[in-house]
Amino acid sequence: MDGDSDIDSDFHWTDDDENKSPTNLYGEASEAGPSRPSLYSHFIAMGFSGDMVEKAIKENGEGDPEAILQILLNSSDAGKSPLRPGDATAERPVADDEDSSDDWHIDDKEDFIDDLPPKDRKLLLLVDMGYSPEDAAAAIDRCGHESTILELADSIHAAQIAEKSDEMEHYYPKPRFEAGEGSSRRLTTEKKKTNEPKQKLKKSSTPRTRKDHVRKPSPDLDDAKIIIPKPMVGFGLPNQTCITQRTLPDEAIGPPYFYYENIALTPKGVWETISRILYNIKPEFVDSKYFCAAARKRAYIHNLPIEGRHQLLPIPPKTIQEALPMTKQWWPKWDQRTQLNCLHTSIATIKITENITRALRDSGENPKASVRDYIIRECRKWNLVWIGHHRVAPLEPSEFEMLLGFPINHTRGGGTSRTERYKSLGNSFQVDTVAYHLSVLKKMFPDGINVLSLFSGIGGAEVALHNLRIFMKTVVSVEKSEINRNILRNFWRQTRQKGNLIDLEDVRQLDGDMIESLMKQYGPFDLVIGGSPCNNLTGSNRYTRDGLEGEHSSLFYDYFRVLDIVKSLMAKKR
DNA sequence: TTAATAATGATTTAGCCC
DNA sequence: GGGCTAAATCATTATTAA
Repeated sequence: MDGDSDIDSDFHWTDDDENKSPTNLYGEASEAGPSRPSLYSHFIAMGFSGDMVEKAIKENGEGDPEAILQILLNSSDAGKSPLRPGDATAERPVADDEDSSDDWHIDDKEDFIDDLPPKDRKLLLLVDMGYSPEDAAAAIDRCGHESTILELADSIHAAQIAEKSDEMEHYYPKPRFEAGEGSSRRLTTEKKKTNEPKQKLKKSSTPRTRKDHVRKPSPDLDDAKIIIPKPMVGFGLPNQTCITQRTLPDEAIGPPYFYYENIALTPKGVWETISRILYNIKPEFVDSKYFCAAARKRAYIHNLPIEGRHQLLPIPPKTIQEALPMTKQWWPKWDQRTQLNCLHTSIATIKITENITRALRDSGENPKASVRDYIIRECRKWNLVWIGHHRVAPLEPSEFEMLLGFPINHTRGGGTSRTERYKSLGNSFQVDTVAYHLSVLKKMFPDGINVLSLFSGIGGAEVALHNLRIFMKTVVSVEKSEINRNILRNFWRQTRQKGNLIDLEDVRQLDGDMIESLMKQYGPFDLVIGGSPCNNLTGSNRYTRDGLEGEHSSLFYDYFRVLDIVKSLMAKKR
């Protein structure tokens, strides 16, 4: 579409995913950190030793995961390894402290991990990311306990590479996951993706339902459980601040400032893991219903100051009737909603709204309680609004834009379909909410900021900064969807931005060398901002709610990886 | 080929009663 | 604390229409 930018051409990456060669998997993308699920890390995550997995893959090739699993299970010491917390078959071992290779240990320590000295915490974090305790300890000894996680991980790689010249060793193990996130499911997913015919889900043989995998709550996690505050107002709302000061862990303090977002209502334990990895900062839980007329329950982990925040003007309406005044005349008294629920990526079908119209027509002017309950449930579920006599309808894309704080028609044009607009908008920030948090940057950076924007989507962060009148000197934006990249670039043009917009496609290609090169060219990053994919976390997902290790949501680890690289490079500069 | 449509539950928490 | 109900939830897939 645009193909206009000289800058872009310097950063053109080949796609994609499914057809990546082993060289790409284990070579290019490996140097700087976790890249993507591999067979190797998959079986490591299941608890098998690296040597066993390597041997099994060598024997069998990579084509048949099931055969590899069989070899692993049949091998002599298979019985003890693949037990992980949360596996349906796993029994919790009792007092088995001396077996340091056992996954249970991390969970045992979670309740006092905060109190550990940095060295021990780093050790645990590395083990939590999938490295063996021996490798992690050796790396800390080599590099010193002041080193960043990235440097330690690199050191482990170097040692591994030195030890074995095999290319397979160049991988960066996918981080391991917390209790309850069983790995047997991942095989099911992969198999479905690669081999299964499409109609598989319809068949009764192996339909993929949540019953395939039952999560077992971990008592250890409960100890360290993050409680979502009620009301969900974060550190405070405009004009009613609750907290103005907080103490951040030393290693969390910038530069750069960073801001990470994801849904608040995840499967159990997810925010505990995210928080632990993002330098033990406690999430700020905020429902955007306090900023606009639609709910949006999100958590934000950031190291920004929280004093002196201000909100964007004009202040958006907070009720449906104010935001969508045309609906008022049709709104029945018995529908007592004043705010909308969360805006999703898809909307109600015509059939749903027509069923409501029919039910109302059949029951006269005063529908009985059962009919009203049915209609209210559907309206809440699908965010329907009243657009006529006995008529409800889903919101229009432009109404999504308005409620989320974007300029009207932000996602319109450029060949973007209505369906795509809903998807992109449903996945986005609520601009006013994010802007409120970012507003503290305005006084700190009067000359503007350099932004590294990961998972940019339609540019919620950029719109927020623009509306705050914070000049964006350079934005390096990483976004997989071409549609979204075009939307952001159109915004950049429409608003006549003077700064540079560099858009990249794949966060996994953003390695240390590239980040260093970008920083050399444009200067250090002042803000690393992004919300990684939530689709494996959200309750709306009936098929692949796989948790933080899901195909898309595991990109959180790439957010951390990139952030840690930036932190490390900037620390060196100082 | 692309876009719109229809069909597809589980997880988690809160509140209530006992 | 256990059992029940209600409510909310940045989705995915197959099919059909354009």
